[in-house]
Amino acid sequence: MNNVRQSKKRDAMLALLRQTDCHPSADWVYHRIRAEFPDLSLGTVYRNLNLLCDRRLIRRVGTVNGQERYDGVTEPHSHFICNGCGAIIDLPGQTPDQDWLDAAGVQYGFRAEGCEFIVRGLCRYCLDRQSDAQT
Amino acid sequence: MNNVRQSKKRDAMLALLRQTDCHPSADWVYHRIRAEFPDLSLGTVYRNLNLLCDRRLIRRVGTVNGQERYDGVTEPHSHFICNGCGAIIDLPGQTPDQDWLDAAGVQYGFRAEGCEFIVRGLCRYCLDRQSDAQT
DNA sequence: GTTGATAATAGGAATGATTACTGCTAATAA
DNA sequence: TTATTAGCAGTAATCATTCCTATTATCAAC
Repeated sequence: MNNVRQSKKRDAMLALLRQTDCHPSADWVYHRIRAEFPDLSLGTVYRNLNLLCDRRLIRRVGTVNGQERYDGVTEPHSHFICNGCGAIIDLPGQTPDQDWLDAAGVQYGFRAEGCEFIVRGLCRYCLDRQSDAQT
Repeated sequence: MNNVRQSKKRDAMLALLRQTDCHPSADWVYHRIRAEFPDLSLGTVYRNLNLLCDRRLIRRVGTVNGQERYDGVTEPHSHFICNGCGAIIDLPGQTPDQDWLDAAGVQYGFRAEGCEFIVRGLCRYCLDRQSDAQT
């Protein structure tokens, strides 16, 4: 017996998050999945996003303009977040391994469960738009 | 002429953020400053926190339980965030320098304005509380 | 010191993302 | 098949944050 049942909507959400590389918000997922399941409820999206996070099948990336963003790629990597348009871009590697986390935990008295490295700035699109506006 | 005038409440907010090491939320700042200025408005706290962030006198640390947290220490350092109680602890060093950010920006087509490294897990207090509950 | 321009503010309304609740439906074990 | 209960839609509630307006405080110029 497993206390989580199969759910077509949840499966579709996980598949969507694994396909895309745009690190969506709950609302983005809601509109996309609703194209396939017109009776989808926003509450279902939030509940399943939280459930998938609990089961480590997706990750929270951080809040951008007040909205949490999610990532279907669970392999360790970092992110760039654009302060202009909110776009999130994957950056490979660069996160410390568990040994480093364990050592830091011993030193400072905590148990690390994970870490994230985030660069912020302006993406190429927003840089172009900025220089256009100045002319 | 400067388009920012002196404000006793804003000065008190900045002094408070520089004194404390607890990385407060807007609400925490509101209650603390209101002890000194009983007519303080929560909107004023939010406006001044945003203004101080714009002027790089304080930093946003990230959202914990839906609340943004702020840091009056602007020297580069990292943070540990407790998933149990929301406590934030400073970790020295460990952020890449501007050269690294510039190189990554050239490679991926963005202009980096800053970066942050965040470790998440359980702090010593929450670890103790957890083991107490199991006995 | 007075005055004029305008930044700063209080107080409260509005916004918007997220969560909680309720009755119903459907997946699954027995 | 049938009982159990996870999953769900729809909606109300929550709550951090922002917006709005009339008023007050700051400060440069006189």
